[in-house]
Amino acid sequence: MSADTWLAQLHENGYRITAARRAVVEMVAKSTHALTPLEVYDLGRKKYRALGLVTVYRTLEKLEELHLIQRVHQPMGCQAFISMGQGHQHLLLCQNCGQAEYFEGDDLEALTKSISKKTGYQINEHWLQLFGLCANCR
Amino acid sequence: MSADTWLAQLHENGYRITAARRAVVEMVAKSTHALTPLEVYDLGRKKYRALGLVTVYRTLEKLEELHLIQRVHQPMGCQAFISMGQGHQHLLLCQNCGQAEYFEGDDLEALTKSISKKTGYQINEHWLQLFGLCANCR
DNA sequence: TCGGTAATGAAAATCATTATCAATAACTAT
DNA sequence: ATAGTTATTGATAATGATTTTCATTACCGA
Repeated sequence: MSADTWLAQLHENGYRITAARRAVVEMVAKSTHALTPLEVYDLGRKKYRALGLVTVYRTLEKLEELHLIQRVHQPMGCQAFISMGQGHQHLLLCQNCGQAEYFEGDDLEALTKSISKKTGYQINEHWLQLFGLCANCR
Repeated sequence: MSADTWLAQLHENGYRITAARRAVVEMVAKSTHALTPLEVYDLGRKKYRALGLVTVYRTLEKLEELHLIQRVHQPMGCQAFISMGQGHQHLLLCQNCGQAEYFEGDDLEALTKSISKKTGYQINEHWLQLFGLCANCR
């Protein structure tokens, strides 16, 4: 997913393309790490000096709305965002460098069926996230 | 896990047993929902009028330290805590009423092996959480 | 090019959490 | 049981992150 695709998505949904949004989108789209609003702000200002932190918050909000990014939950905090994966994918995070990667292929069908029977719950969704050390850090 | 067990754990670890801690521990230990600090505060004040919010934060911190409670991550926020499950267990949450339940029996061995081979990551930990509707709410 | 209006950034407001501190009360040693 | 040490308390203030407000700017369709 390139920054241009995201900008096109914003435009299609009636949002205007501005220098501020370009800066935010570009930085988040190309990052392999989850970024906090403040990190996006710092990075974004390298592209567009006048960028305001408030605009970062507002732009991230819109990107999340359009499912272009997602919030990443980690032991140390849940304020960071990362580019959304394609289809049904889950995150694999490096505990050392923060590098993030998507994976797919989890089959929890059997598990959810069994849990559903045991508990009486109708299971609608699951969150799965792996933590470890990336090839470089291990 | 009863409130008394938790108080005993606190005592064993050199912490004093106070009326404030009794109130917090009792409320969190018996709750079937994840509770935010503010919710614990409101509930706790029914037991112990003079309870302060700051003490709630401090007590929750200690309970987390001793692995008696854990932070619960949800789409709407990650400030809530719930009694810890026994051994390797995961949470199942009702999207309607917030009821929480533990389950076990997830076997991700095959998945993590395959992901590890594919990505080069050394996988150390996983987070799994199910969302749905409990028997009452479905 | 122009004009309506969405978007902006600065500043202020809000909300959750943490630090400070003097007063209190739990526990240990007597 | 008592006294003394010191962890704990609650009120208040400080902090930090996020949201709201608002006058100004600039995007983009006509």
